[in-house]
Amino acid sequence: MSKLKIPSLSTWPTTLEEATLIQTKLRNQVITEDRLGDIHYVAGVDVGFKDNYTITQAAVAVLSFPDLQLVDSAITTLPTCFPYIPGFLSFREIPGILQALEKLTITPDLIICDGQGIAHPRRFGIACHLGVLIDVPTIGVAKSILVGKHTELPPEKGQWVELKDRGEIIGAVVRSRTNVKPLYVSVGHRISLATARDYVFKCLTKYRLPETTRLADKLSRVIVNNPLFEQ
DNA sequence: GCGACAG
DNA sequence: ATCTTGTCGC
Repeated sequence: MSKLKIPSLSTWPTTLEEATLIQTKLRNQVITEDRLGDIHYVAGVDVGFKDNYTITQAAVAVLSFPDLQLVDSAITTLPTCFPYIPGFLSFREIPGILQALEKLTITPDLIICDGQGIAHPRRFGIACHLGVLIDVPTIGVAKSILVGKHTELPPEKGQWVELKDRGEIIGAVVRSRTNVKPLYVSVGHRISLATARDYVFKCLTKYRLPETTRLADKLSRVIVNNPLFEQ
């Protein structure tokens, strides 16, 4: 087993009121400065759904860094416990992600999440929530915007511009491939925006998405039985 | 009140 | 997120 300390979710919100309280309380624990050590393993996490969204399948892919080779992975299945509501994605996806992380053998030094970090209406997207819960550096990499605006982004791979909201720089709009829709990178926990951007670029190969999320996404779609004795 | 709205 | 085949372009 890995050295990750996975908290028990005996209590999980049911209403938006409870969820909002949790977000506004935990947002103060987010660290937006670099508090990471050497990065040897980077993980990607993602979730998919089955049976008309009633079943959540979460997956984690751990890659060696910087060579980006798959060295560990985990898939888990569980009942979906929260609806998708913009601004509250973490309450739908984190239970499964934690369950998948528990099954890892290798401890990731950095986790890249599918969704926003600080680039959130209350500055507490899924990457922040996961990072604070397990106290691991996290980065949010989303495929579309939740909040914020930005100037035009040049079409060449490597270009980026700031994502701003209410006078704050909340993330970076990144061109991960020439002539392809950009990625929205934001701080999750224990990392600065510049460093987060840096790691996202280092995790890119020839596709729009970082290898971490590509592999996690692939695993979240794998068809598996759900033998209870394995979870 | 009218849109916008991660996955 | 998910439903879905071939097809256009680098």
